[in-house]
Amino acid sequence: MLSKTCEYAIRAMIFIAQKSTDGNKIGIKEIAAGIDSPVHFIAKILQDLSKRGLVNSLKGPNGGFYLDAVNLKHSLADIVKVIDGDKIFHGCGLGLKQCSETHPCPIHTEFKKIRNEMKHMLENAKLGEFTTRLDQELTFLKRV
Amino acid sequence: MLSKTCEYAIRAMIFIAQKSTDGNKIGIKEIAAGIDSPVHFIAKILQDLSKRGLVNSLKGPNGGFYLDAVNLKHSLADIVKVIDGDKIFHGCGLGLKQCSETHPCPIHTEFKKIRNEMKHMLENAKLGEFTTRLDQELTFLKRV
DNA sequence: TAAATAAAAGAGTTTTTTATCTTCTATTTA
DNA sequence: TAAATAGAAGATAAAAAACTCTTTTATTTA
Repeated sequence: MLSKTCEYAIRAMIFIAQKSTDGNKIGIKEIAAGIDSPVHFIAKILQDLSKRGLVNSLKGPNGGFYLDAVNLKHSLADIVKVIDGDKIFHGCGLGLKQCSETHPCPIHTEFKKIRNEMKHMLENAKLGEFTTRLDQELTFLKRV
Repeated sequence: MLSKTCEYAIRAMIFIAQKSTDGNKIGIKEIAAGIDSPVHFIAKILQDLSKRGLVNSLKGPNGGFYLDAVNLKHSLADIVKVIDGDKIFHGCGLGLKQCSETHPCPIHTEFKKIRNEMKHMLENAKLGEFTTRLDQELTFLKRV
């Protein structure tokens, strides 16, 4: 569905959203521990997201990653687009390069419906929205 | 979403369903050409499906692959399960190994809904159903 | 301003997926 | 029954994805 890279990315971003309230920054090691991911790998991923401006960071002592007001409003779809591209939103369910209303694969219509629901779900899920339920431990970003 | 292997598998099986009417068998080369896939790769895939009994085959001159009445009633979900396993039907959207009602990831409920629709869609799509529309060239299994 | 801290960058490795090639075995039909 | 046909099997290779390691650069604070 989503690549593993993208799963890590979303979990990391939600984690940063949760932990970087009121000016706090969060280090890469804490992020890796908090979402159960390889340190160096999630570092790479956040570098990409940082280059694209989706996450803020500051070097030096007490530095780390955080999300400003603008970035807190970004959706999960924004992250998916940066990491996995938009194949999941527009690609054919049977992998045809050419698949459209006028040249549809056998499951075009049914698949499109599901793809669109996925799209809307991810577009409506904003990073800032998950914090409360995580704090209450009603939802989780890793095993234990 | 689905692996490339699985996309090829589904396209091949629908193609075989279409071409193997009234006792006809269809050779591996024709299948590869008909769905635009690497010959040796689709051969491998069909061998797997054949071992699992999802597709019938006959060696020798005029041999090839075909689907008997039972196999024509199989769903796309049956193929997906054999090739990709059931991760797409039950896996967590954010890749958590442990994700359930009692220990949900932040998008558990929303994702589950979409996953289930996908499941039902694939379960309800039977191989025998696609033939007519393909014959009429209302749907396609490859580019041109 | 030097030392410490933390991210950025880039090269390299491993694993998985996708694809290819060659040989073998079964079946049919002339 | 020999030749032709066609799938089965297994080894190999290429490409992509996932993951690791090392060095560099920026920033802070004591």
